[in-house]
Amino acid sequence: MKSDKPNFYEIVYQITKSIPKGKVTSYGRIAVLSGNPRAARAVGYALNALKKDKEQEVPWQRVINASGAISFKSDTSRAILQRKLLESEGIVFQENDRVDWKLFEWP
DNA sequence: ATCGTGACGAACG
DNA sequence: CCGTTCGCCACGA
Repeated sequence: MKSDKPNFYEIVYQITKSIPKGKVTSYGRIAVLSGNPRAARAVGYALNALKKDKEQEVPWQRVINASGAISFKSDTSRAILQRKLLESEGIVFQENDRVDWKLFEWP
């Protein structure tokens, strides 16, 4: 019998779901919590793999990069949506379009 | 097993 | 501050 060891993706989703409303975290942060401190890129890869039906249960918008900014290089519409969702949750973006970690960082 | 890819991150200039 | 470069990791072909 094989142990049901959860995939990296699943772990990432689980952690993302545990982010409380009104808070945000970074890819690197999730990487650390998942047990792979250097797998920040893989975290982004995992969230990108979210299907439309899945993104309703996983608050992907609460994950931003270490600079406190929305990371999308392309797919601008997605970035705008993310910012809108976060602002509706109470997250405040500063003049430089970044979030103040001291106020909203999780954990 | 090897290669290419990507919603990252830290270091440089 | 900004853009570039390099290193890391997981996944699919």
